[in-house]
Amino acid sequence: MDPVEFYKCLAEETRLKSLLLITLKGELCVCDLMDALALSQPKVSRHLAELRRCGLLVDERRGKWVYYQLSKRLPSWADKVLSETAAKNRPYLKPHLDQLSRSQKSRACC
Amino acid sequence: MDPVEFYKCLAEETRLKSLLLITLKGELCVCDLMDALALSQPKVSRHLAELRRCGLLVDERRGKWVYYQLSKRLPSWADKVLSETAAKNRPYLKPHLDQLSRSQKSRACC
DNA sequence: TTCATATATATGATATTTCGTATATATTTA
DNA sequence: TAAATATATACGAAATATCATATATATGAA
Repeated sequence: MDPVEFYKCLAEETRLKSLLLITLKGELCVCDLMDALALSQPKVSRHLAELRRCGLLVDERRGKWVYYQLSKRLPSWADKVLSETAAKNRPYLKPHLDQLSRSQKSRACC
Repeated sequence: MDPVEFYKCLAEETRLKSLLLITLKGELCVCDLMDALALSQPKVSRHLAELRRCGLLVDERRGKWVYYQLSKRLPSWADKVLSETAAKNRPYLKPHLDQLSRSQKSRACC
């Protein structure tokens, strides 16, 4: 994993927040992230696709939904960067985690 | 320190390598980085100025030279990200560290 | 099948970043 | 003070990233 390529992936709000929420939650589907971040479907999908292409995320279709997780092949330093950033920036993520809980609860699916 | 702004600073090769070399060495002047990275003076200077504006680096003039260090006001998570990345990517930095030693030795100044 | 839902991608417009070059500023030395 | 060295900045051009919108694909249900 080239360090510059890795950090380019984190250098955009939608991608960074998606990565951090997935780091904390283990896995999330596209609609989870649309709700949590209040963004359009193509926007979320486009950025997740880029993270997949770069090798940070892997996707897995289950029924109609596609779930994203951190790739198991991430180097340990990259993993640490993500966990440390997520752990130490809770206020930055809190509104999205709150919204995520709300919308996961009120949805039948996912 | 906004996480996205922080990662934008790391998302470019000149800036990332400069930050990592400074993390390992404590401080470096502009001409150190020009030599270590084999880049033009305005290019190095421009990127260092951006890192200063964003609060990642502080500068200190000593005679004709300007030395850059990591800011003491960096949040601890950001510090950890830089040290972990520098420590675990030695092959990425090695040619530049080698060149740095060579040019620091052969230079009278700095 | 046909419809509805979830997700992915293509496209062109816009915004942002990066760069080389020229030039300005600051410091030391002669 | 003038010249030399180290660094900073201004500026327009070129490259890159991001976006909204439209459309395509995949799945399950009716």
